[in-house]
Amino acid sequence: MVSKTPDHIMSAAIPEEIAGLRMTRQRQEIYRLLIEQRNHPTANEVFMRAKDRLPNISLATVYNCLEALVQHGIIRQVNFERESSRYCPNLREHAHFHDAVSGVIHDIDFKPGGNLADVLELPPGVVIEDVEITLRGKLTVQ
Amino acid sequence: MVSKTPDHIMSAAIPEEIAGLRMTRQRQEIYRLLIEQRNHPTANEVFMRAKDRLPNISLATVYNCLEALVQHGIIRQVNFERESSRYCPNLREHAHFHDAVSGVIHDIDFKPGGNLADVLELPPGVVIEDVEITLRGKLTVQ
DNA sequence: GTGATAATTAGAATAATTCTTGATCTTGAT
DNA sequence: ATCAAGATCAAGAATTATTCTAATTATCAC
Repeated sequence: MVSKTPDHIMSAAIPEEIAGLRMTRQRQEIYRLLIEQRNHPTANEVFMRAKDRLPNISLATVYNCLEALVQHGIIRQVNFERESSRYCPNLREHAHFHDAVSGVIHDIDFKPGGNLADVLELPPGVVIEDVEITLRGKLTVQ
Repeated sequence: MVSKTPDHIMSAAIPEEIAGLRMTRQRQEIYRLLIEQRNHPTANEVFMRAKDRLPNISLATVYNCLEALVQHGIIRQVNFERESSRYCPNLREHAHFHDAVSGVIHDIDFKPGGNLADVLELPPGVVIEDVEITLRGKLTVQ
């Protein structure tokens, strides 16, 4: 199997460009890290993990990279209350369930055919560009 | 009509205690101000308005009062992205629509009988304690 | 009124994020 | 390969919303 990935990068193949964004080493590592551990880390958590592979990376660069990835629609920025922003590579439209006990954040998909307009009294003329749904509660069973 | 409201307070009658919270002068003014102008102000906007009637009030007090009102379920704290928190006295369960053009935030009621579980793929065992829905978009007509 | 408790105030402290500036890396033309 | 232009990165300063601290003031129960 022939690959264009340079020898010194043995990670999962991340293309050199995504959605028009040049995937530099730093952006690649951050993106891969988000894909591998999908637990909605904060910028600082990303920073700490990224240092394993990029010891010289700075927090500013992590913020820069995350913002570039968000701006190009490659990952999503997720905010709960006024806590630190978290980042997630799940691009499907989805909600978030925040388990108050464990602190874990779960992605919740929409039901096929599910439509918010069935649930909300939307005034006429609104064109919705973005939806953000956050549920907070407990996971009783399991 | 007999009222227990002291003479020096000619504002709309706000009781001296709500939900177990002693309604001090500052808390009263802040609560009344939120009810009168329901445009989801930030703490700083509340601060500026409050100074009309309470020239010596401090921003710290505004934060203290808002938190006390929120803690006692008298008002709600609303967060959009990582912007400053906003405050709203609407206690009905509702969503928010943020008009990207005007910047105005509209309250959106749930349809009677509307249930989020009809729209979301909720895993079994989740007990939802709080829901936060934010829509962003444009108001075309009207 | 007196003492205990709670609320208010002003300013300092905190924390997440953004900004600034200079260094470094890429890319494309030569 | 070399150079210039532009993009990206890094380090630390700056910003901003919010919280904390300590001192003062108001309120409540007696």
